[in-house]
Amino acid sequence: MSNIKDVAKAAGVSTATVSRVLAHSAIIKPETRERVLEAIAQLNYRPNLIARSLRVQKSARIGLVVSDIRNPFFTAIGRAVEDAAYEQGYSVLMCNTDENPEKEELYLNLLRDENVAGVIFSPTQQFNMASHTYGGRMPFVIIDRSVDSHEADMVLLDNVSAACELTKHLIDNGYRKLAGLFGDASTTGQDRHRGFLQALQEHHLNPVGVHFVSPRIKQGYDATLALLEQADRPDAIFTSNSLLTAGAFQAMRDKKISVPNEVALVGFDETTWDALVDPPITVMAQPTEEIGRIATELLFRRIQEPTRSPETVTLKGSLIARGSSTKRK
Amino acid sequence: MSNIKDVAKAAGVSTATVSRVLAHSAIIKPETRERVLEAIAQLNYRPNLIARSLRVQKSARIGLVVSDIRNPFFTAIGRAVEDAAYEQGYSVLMCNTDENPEKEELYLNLLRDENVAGVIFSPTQQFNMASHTYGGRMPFVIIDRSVDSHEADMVLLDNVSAACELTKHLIDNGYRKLAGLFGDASTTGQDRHRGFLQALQEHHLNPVGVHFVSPRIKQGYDATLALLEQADRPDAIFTSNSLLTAGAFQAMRDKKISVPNEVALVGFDETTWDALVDPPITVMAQPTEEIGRIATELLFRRIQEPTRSPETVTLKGSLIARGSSTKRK
DNA sequence: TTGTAAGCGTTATCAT
DNA sequence: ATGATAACGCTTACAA
Repeated sequence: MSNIKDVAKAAGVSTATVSRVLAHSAIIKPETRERVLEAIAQLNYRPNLIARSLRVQKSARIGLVVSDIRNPFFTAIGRAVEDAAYEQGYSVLMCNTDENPEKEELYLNLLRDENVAGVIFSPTQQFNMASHTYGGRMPFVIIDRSVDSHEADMVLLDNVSAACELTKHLIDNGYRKLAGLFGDASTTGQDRHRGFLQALQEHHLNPVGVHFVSPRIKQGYDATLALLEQADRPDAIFTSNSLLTAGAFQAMRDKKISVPNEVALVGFDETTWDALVDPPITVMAQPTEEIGRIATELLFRRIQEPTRSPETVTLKGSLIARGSSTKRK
Repeated sequence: MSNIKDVAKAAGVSTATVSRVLAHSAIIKPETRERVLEAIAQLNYRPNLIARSLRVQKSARIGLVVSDIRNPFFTAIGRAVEDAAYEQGYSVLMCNTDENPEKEELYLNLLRDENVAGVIFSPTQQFNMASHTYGGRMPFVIIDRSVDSHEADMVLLDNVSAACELTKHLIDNGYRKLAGLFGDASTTGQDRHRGFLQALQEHHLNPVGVHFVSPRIKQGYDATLALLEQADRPDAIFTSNSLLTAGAFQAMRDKKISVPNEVALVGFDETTWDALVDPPITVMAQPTEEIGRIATELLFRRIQEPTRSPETVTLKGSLIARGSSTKRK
């Protein structure tokens, strides 16, 4: 690989001039520029981004830190982030924390050490913004889960309202004995739990079962089995993310529970499968593309203007009512 | 942020000594090491990886280049790659090409400019290894799609056999009028088409319909609609990836076709939804975790030993027979 | 308009 | 066992 010196030599100019041609940073005599461009083409020269990063003390990389990219919600966001980053010439480092604070810490450190320009970050529950030094060094945009700090931009769903609306949808459809499955790994599960309770209270109802579990299919399955076997069996199950929904659906199918006649089911996040199963599942869809895009834009804005006061964008979910929550006549 | 000079000063040693302590590269007097370690802790020093990269001319980053991380197959592989990379202290740059050769080229260039240690890569059909200069500069491991070159390690599925086996499964279950939907964006679709035809030939059958389409749900849906409307309607549909399967399934449901009694359906790749729908879908599962892990290991091996002769690992799929391909009595 | 040279934060060579 | 220093490839004052 040729470097800037080779180009300079070939074009009979200094490296500074080559750099200027590349950066369009100064006025260059057209014929000089021509010679440089030729040399670049000749040598198939490409600037070394690492060297540039070191020199200018910043990079065109951002980090994406989520619990697990396999969660369809994060998959969609990841893709949206990558698209938005690509448009600005940035690349994306993918980091999965598995809700493990140590892994999270390790990655955050790594990203800092890699001099990333910023991070889009869905923190574990244990994460405490204040106790970390990253803030000063790396711009952050928090997604999906709120943190108590006002030091970072955030892009969130209005989880309480969304859960409340989804719960009311069940109540409006005649269900009264509601149970809920919530992820125990994030503030999101808690917020949705709050919305769930709020809707019940407004109708003077009590939940017949609430489980906080690890947000995985297996746990959704097991918790649902437990709900189905309890004395006061629910007539509707609320799940706070798509993995729990899948587990719950599977459990009902295995137990030959008729959905929605015996037990209704609703969940969060749109996925490939929720409209394909029978009955199709009622979900509170999150605008994942928008979340990813806005988060990335916010990050770029902060990178350019590090001192602007942090902003929280709260988005609304949209209820997609389908067969799993409407009693068949 | 403090740098190595600060540490050196604080510990009363030279930067060289600090570097040595960090690298365990030489014997250091225990008390000196102690002082250095203390200074490091005191100043919360972390080595700048960009500077290190520049100096040693390599990095602990690898690129992952796929068409779309939202394809569950690539999602799973991405996660496996990230895990394997993490274990070795490497980070992963995620790149989506959308089957677009220009985007692919741009990313490959970017990765090279970023001095990545290597790339795990699912190439577009247009990609030509020979015409690229990356080979010399960046170790490659090709996944999912074969290229004609013997210059790179590859991790592939035995697509022809897998497709053949899946097709035979249909034939064994009494289906005779088979149609196939294949992705037009990769060699994989072609290979699976070959396997499909091979199985048919062995039973002296002809396909009643073959479509090469863009590997997306919508295209699977539309192509299936076309198949269902044609004069000689198939009694079984073979799909070459999970997005096409989803589209086909949806089309049959919308057209109220009874699966598998009227038309059977089989596909590739395990997903969350294929076992949840009714009937559950028979699929040829790919060992995605293994593919990702092996690809990453192969890449590390090549990074360490760039001259070893390239290796192709061919894995077998596993047939998961379910209701969508077994006529109900 | 262009060149010279310092410096980004490391590591590695060569001394001592 | 440790220190001085050049070098990695680039950008950017400052000079010319």
